[in-house]
Amino acid sequence: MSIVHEIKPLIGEVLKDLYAIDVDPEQLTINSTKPEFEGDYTLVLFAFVKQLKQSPEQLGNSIGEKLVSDHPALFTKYNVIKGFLNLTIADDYWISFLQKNHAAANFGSLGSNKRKVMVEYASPNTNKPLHLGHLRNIFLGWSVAEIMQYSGFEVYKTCISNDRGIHICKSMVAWQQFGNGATPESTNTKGDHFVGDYYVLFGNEHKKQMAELIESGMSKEQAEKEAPIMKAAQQMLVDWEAGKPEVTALWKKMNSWVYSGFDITYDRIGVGFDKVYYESDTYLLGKKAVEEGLAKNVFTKKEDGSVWIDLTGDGLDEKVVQRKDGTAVYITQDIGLAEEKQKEFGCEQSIYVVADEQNYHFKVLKLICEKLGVPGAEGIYHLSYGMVELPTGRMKTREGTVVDADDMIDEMVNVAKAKTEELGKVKDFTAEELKELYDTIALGALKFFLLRVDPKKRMVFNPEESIDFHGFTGPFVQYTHARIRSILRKQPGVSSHESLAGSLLKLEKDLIILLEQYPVIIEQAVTEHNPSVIAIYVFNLAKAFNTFYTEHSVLNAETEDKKTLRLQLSEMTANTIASGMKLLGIKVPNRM
RNA sequence: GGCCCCGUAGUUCAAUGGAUAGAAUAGAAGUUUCCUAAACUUUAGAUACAGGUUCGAUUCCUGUCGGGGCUACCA
Repeated sequence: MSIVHEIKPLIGEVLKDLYAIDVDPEQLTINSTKPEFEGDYTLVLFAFVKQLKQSPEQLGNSIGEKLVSDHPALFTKYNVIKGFLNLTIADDYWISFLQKNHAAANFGSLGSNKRKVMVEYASPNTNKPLHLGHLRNIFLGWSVAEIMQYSGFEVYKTCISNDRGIHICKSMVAWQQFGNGATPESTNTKGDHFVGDYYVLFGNEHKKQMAELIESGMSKEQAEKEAPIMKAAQQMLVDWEAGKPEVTALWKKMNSWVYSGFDITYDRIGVGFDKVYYESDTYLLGKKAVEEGLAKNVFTKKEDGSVWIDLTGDGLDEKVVQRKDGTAVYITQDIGLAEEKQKEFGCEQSIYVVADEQNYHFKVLKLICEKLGVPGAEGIYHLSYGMVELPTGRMKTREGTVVDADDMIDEMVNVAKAKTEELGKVKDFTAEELKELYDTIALGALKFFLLRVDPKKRMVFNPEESIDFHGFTGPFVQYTHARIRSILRKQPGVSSHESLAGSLLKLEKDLIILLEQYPVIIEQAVTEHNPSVIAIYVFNLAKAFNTFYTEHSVLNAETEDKKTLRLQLSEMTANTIASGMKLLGIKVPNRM
């Protein structure tokens, strides 16, 4: 149990003994003591001042006094400044904490809680390669899944592949018309990029044809629809839905190219899924939901045959759930898929990692599922994240400002390579070891960069500045880890040591206090579905270690006891950094 | 038009209603006979604006200004 959780009930008891009031211990405010004051943790007293009609100073002194006398093994000192009671925790407490946990394999993890959750992320369209926005999505989804798993949840990672629809037909038509039978192999192009090129080609050709039609007097809206290449795409969609063999074959072929490309990228960034759903399999699932909804009078049918739900009573709009031609709209597919997932996995929570532009969509989806009585509807959770923008604004395919995922990774690897060679610290590495190291550093930088910001907030990606490996970055944390491992390699067998006593220096204690907070940080990350708190934490931990390391020698410590203590401190710091980084999906090297 | 989100150092990000608003980076000045200087130390620099609630507001409420998103029988 964390020290803060331990302290709270003790304060509750003291309040009861002294003032005969019952306070919910969880309502107490306990913060880390600011560095400029003496103490480790601080109780904020203002909350009781009014109720107890005492000055904060009186209150603080009475509570502090009693805490120290009742629990001398835990509290050694207190002081009261304004409305704050600063408590100093006994060094022995910290030392025994360190001894107990310095070599713990899974510090901060919890045993199974028998609760099942599903995390859906990535969910790309199969008509173009992945870009930076997908990376934020994927890293977030992966990390949230890892964090929940570490906290005892049974987690299923899923992905819905948006593999059908008009956008897919566009690249198919373009390939048919301009491809001349080219393949990824014949052009030596990664499959997803290959198909993406035809999607772009479609757009260019479409624009050209539109211009011609507008030239001949057609309105823009009409030209958009009437352009021959667009009509071809529409026709292809109809043919696809009718199951026309040559269209199906082309679709399968081009999608398989895309998947082989995606697989390379997924593999490279070290992610995967337990289950992939395909829209081509699920897009008809909504039909049943529509029938159900009509039967339950949740939906209503209009004269033209379209089906609607009226959400104005919930402050939202009227929404179409089925077109007049009987085809399902996007949201209806999602209802069907939600039912399908529930049937297959029965998770109590279903997390959708989807950008915040779909906030409204998910609000509606959840509401409709609840109204329909879809099992697990309450467990639908939209993990809404902000878009990644460039300094110039939003990334736009049309303007060619989209940052491609593969290019981005390549560039990071190049920087990692150049920097590593420049520093020349791993000259004895084999080519294979070097390659792995460059990937580890490059992906560490990229993942950390995208995960260190609160998911809810949109973030700006500056290509020049973001490649930095200094400061609040993945490589900084990785480097700290490598340095610690270097120390530990020189002094193996830290673990078995008799009990230590003595007092802690400030920088030693600062580190232990931080280490002790790791489980609380994970807990916060779980409840908030927010990996950034872990990124911030491991950064602070690494920084604290570097400060300590500069000031005090581990291997040449003043005494043997100090050496042991610092080795344990080093070991636990390295372990905790490695653990936290793993929860972010980031590897840490032993040397760099 | 309606609904939702966001305005914090030059820049990118922090801050369960709590102490003198923290980091990183860019700027200035330093640190290496000693465990990896991808490090460390010092320094300067910010809550868009105006009200309100509160013992206390970056945080909650109202308004103004600025930015973004949603509001399709698209996905």
